[in-house]
Amino acid sequence: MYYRCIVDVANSNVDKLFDYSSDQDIEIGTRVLLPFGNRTIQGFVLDKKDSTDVDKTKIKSIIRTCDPYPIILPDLMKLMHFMVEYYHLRYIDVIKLIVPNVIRSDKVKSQISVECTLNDDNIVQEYLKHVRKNATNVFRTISYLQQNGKENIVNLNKMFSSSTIKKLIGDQIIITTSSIKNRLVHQPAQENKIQLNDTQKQIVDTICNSASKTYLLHGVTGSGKTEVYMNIIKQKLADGKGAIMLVPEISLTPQVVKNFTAKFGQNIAVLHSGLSLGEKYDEWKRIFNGEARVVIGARSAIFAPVHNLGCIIIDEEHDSSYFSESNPRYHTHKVAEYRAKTCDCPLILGSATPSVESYHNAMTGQYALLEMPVRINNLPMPTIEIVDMCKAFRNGNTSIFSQEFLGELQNTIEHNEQCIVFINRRGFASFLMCRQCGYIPKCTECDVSLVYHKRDNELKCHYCGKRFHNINVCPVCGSHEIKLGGVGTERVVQELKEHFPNVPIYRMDNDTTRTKNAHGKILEEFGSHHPSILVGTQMIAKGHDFPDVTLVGILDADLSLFFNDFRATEKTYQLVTQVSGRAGRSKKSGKVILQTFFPKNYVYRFVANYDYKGFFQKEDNLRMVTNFPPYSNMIRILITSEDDDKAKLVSHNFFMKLKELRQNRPKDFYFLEGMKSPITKIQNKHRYQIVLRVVDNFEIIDKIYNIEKEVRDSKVSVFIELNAQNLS
DNA sequence: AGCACGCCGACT
DNA sequence: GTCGGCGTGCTC
Repeated sequence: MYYRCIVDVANSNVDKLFDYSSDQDIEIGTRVLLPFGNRTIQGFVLDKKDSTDVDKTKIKSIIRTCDPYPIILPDLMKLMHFMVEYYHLRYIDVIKLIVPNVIRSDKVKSQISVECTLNDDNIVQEYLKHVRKNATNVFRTISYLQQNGKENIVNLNKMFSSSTIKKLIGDQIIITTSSIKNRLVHQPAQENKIQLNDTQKQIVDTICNSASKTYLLHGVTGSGKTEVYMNIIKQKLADGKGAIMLVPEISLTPQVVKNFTAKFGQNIAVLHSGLSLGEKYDEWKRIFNGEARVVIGARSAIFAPVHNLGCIIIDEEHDSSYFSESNPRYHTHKVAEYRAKTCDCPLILGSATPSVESYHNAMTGQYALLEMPVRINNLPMPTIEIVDMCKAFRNGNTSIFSQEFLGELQNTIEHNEQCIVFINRRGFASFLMCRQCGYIPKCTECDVSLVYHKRDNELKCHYCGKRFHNINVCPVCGSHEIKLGGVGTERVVQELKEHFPNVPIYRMDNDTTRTKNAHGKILEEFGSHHPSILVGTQMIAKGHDFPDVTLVGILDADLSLFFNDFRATEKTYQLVTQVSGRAGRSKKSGKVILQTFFPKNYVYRFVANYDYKGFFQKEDNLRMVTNFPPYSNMIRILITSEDDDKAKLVSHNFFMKLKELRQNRPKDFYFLEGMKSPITKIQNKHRYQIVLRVVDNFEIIDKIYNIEKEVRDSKVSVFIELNAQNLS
C-alpha cells in the first residue's frame, strides 16, 4: 500500500504529498516517522492508494507510526483540506493548528502522580518487628502513612528520605498507585443555580431542537448570554456530545473558567496562549481521549479534537481577534461554519454588538437571528451622556477630563462606588515631537513613531517591541522643546492621582498584564476596594462583571474613528457599547460619560440610544453604496522582502496581471490599487501591498491564487489575505 | 527547513 | 595545492 504524506517541514517547497510505502495498514490522519533525504522526520498520512506515479526506486518505506491511532480526526481532516484550498495555506501550517507543537514534539509527557499507601496492617506490624530500632525514617514514614492514609511519593521523598521510601516500596510495605496528573487544576466551584427567564429558555430550546444551522444571538450587555450558552452545552452533553466555546483571548479570565467549572466540573478543558506547554499538553489530551467534552478557548481552540461535536459557540463574535492576521491567516467564523456543517451541529454567534457582516447575514436569511433585548431582571441600561470636548476646550478646559466627568467621578467616590476609565492607548504618550523642527522619533526597523513609556523612561516600538533611550534633546535641531503628543493609560493614571490622591487607582493594559495572572490580580484588587478606579484599554471592555461599577468614563471615544479603515465606525460603536455595558450591572443604575471632539457623528447618537438596528441600517447602506464588505470581499496582497527591488518587481508583476484580469471581468472588480504599505518597513523587510475588492466568490479568488504562482520569487514572500481587516 | 553538491578566494 | 565561503537544488 502507498501512503501520501505531508512532511513536518515548514517550507513551501516541500509542502506537497510525498508517496511512501508500508506493509502495515495505516489510517488516514496518522502521524508517522519518515525517512526524508538523509534524515528522519515526522509526517502525516493524508491519503492511501494501491499504485503510485512516482519512480518506484525513489520510494521509501514508512519507518513506523507515532501513535496507535490517527491524531487528526476525520472532521478536522476535511476542515484542513477546505482551509488549504480556500485560504491558499500550506498543509503543514494547518496541521500545526490541528496538532499543536506540544503534541507533535514528543518532548512533553504526561505527568504521572504516584500515590503511596501502606500494605495490610498485619504485614506492616510483622515488618516493624524486624526493623532496626535506629531506622527512624522507616518508623516515621510508616507512622505518617498510618495517620494520613496516603501521600504523594514526591512529598514522601521530601519529608523522609527517598532511599527509605524506595526500600519500603521494594519490601512491599508501601503500595503505589500511578495516575496521570493534570498540570492545570480546575478548582471545583459551587454552581450558582440560576432560573432561566422565558427569553433564555426559548432560545435554548430553539437551538437544541434544530440541526446544523448558524444562529446570531444578539443580546444586549448583561442580558445573560452566558447562561444560554451553558444550558445549550448542558443539553448537548446529555445527548452524549461535546462542545466548543470560543471567547476573545483577553476575556478568557479565571472568572469565566470558574463559571464553567461550577456547571460542568472536570468535564471542561481550557485552551489559550497563556498555558504552559505541560498544561496545554494535558488539556489537549483530555479533549482527545474524551475526558473533557467542553472546550473553552481562544481562536485556535476551534481546532480542538472534540469527538462527536454537538455545538460551537463564538462569544463576542464581533471581536477582531477572530481574524488570524498572521501565518495561517483565516477567519474563525468561516472555519467554525465549515466544521459545524461537517459535524452537523449548530454554530452560535453571540454578541451585544454584532459585526455588520454577521447581522447582514442574519438579515438576508443566511443566519437565524435570535434576540435578547433586555437585561436580566429588567435592569435598565446605563444612561450615556455625550460631552462635547471642543466646547470644553473653547471654555478653557485643556485637561483630558471634562467637568462633567470629574463631577460624576466625585459623586461616585462619595458613594463608595467604583469607576472604570477607558482610554484606547497604552503607554504615557503615543509619540514625541520636537516643537522646533517637527522631528518625531521613529523605530529604526519599522517606520512607525515610538511610544513614550514613563515608568521605564523609554521609547518603545509597538510593532516590533524594540526599545530606545528616551530623548531630551532633538537629535536633528538640538532643541530642548520636546512635546508629548497623545494621551495613554499611564498619563491618565497620573492625572487622576492628582485629582483624587486618596482613591486607589489601578491600571490594566498590555504593559501591566504581561506576567501570568496579573490580569486576575488587578481585577481582584480593583473589585475589593471601594471606592476605586480602574483605568484601562480595550481589555477592560470585555465581559467582566463588577456589580459596584456605576460610572464609566470614555475619555476619547474618537480615537478609532480616524483609522484609515472602513470598519472604524463599526469598531467605535462596538467598543463604546461594550465599555458602557460595564456600568450598572447590579441594583444600582449606571452612568456613562462619553467624551468626544465630534459629538455630531451619527455613531454617538445610535450609541446613546442603544439603537443597534438603526446603526446597522445606516452602516449597511453605506457599505452597499461604496461596495465594501459585506457587499464585497476585501483582499490584501502583502509583498515583503529584504530585497527592496525584488519586492517591487513582484508587486508590479502581480498588479499588472490583476489589471489584466479586471479587464476580462470588469463586473467582478470594485477596486484595485497597488500601493506602498502604510508602514513601509517592519523588522527590516520592505513591504508593498495591493488592495482589491471583488465579488465574494471562490472562483475569482482562485484566479488570484494562480497569479501568485506565476509571479513567485524565492526571495519574496507574498501573503494573500482574504477578508482583510487591517491594512497596515 | 536541512543537507549535499559545486564552484571561487585566502591559507598551513 | 586545500579548506571553506554560501548559491542552487532536491527531498517520495
